[in-house]
Amino acid sequence: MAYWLMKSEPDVYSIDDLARDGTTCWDGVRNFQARNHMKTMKVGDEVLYYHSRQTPPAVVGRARVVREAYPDHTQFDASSKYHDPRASADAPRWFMVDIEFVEKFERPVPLPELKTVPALADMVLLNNARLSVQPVRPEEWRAVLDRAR
DNA sequence: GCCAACGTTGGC
DNA sequence: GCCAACGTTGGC
Repeated sequence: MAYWLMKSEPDVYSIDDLARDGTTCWDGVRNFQARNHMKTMKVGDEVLYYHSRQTPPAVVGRARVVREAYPDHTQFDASSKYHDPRASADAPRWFMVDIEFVEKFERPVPLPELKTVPALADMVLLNNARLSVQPVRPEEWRAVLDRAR
């Protein structure tokens, strides 16, 4: 089983939205690296849910992969801001997974705190600020969870 | 709201 | 295939 971190802007889709919905499809990813990470996800993989663009940004909960990569429908929708004219049903360019809500942390772990943890020094989040879907090492996952409780 | 960092596009 | 220009992300 693998571990991941997925970012969302809370005013677009927050952990509370996910808790309410139960499951959601992770549409709108338009970055090749992030897409490729989603293509390698397996059912049961663990996800850290991160809120970006809030003060401070923080890991706020957990989710789990419940459906593996399939074409992101918004790429075919001309009225969507995620529409991609280069994509076709035969040759989709963008994929998404479904995730389900697992837990909202009583104690979110803010970014400034993550930066102080030696075990997290190599975490992708702290070294490639732009990537919205990223792998997490098992020991990093453990270290984050330890601080959320 | 600013702006640095970085990914993508497209001209050559 | 290089790289400048451009657009977007996301911390502050």
